[in-house]
Amino acid sequence: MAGKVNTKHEAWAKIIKAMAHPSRLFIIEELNKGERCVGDLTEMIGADTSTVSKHLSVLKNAGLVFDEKRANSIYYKLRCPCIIDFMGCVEEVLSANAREHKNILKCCRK
Amino acid sequence: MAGKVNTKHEAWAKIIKAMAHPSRLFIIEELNKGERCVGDLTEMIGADTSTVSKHLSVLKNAGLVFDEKRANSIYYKLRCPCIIDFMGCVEEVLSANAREHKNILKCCRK
DNA sequence: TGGCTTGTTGGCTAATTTACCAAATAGCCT
DNA sequence: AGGCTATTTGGTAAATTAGCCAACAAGCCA
Repeated sequence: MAGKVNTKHEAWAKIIKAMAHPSRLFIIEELNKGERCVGDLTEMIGADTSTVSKHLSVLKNAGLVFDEKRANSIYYKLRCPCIIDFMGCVEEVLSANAREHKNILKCCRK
Repeated sequence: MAGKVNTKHEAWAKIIKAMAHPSRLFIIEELNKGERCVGDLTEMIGADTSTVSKHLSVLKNAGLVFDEKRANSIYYKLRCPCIIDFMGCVEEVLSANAREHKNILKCCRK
C-alpha cells in the first residue's frame, strides 16, 4: 500500500523547508530576542536588502513570522517561539556527529 | 558588523535541510516507531528504491539516522528521537495558519 | 559457481532555490 | 508636489535538489 507520504508530510515539509537556510535560522534566532525590522536584519546579515526581504517573505509565507507596519518601518516577529526549542535537539544531533567523528579519527590513528 | 550568520547557523541549516522533504519526514516518523529496512520504506513510500535509498543517505549524512546491516537487509534507525517532538511545534504553526486563513475568509464574506 | 535478493551509485533531466541588481511602491516630511 | 527612507518585486544566472533508469556491489543459498 503506497500513498503513506501524505498531505501532512507535505505541510510539515513546507514549514521545515522555510527554516532550512542559515540566514533564515539567524533571523529566527534574532526574532526570538524581539521584533526587528528589515533594515536591522539586513545589516546584521550583510546581504542585499532584497535578499533579506525575500528570506522574510519565505518565513512569512510559511507562517513562521508575521509583520507589523509602524512608523516607516516594518517589524517582523516570531509567531511560534517554540521553534527555537527545536535547536536544542539539532545541537544534540550535531554533538552526536562530532563525537562520532572524533571516534573515527581515533580509530584511524591507531 | 556583519558575519553574524555563522558556522552555527550553517550547521543547523544542514540538519534541517536534510529533514525538509515529505518523504524524509515520513521516514523519520516511521523510524520513530522502530527500525525499518530500505525495502519496507520503499514499499510504503511508493517511489523507486534508488530514490528512497538516496533519501536515507541524506538523512544518514546529516546524522539523523544510522544503519545496521543484518541478515541480508540494512536496518535504519532514528538517532535522536527528539526530532519528532518538534513536529508538535510545526503543527502549532499549521493550526495558527489555518485559523488565520479562516479569519481572512470570514472577513471577505462580509 | 550461478542466480537471487537487497541496496547503492552514476548519469541525466526537470524543477527549485538563491543572490544580486534594477526598478517599483509606500509612507513620511517639508 | 517632491524628495527621502524603507521595503518589495521582477528578472536573471548559478547552484542545488529530486526522481527515474540502468548498472554495479554484497551477501545468501542452491
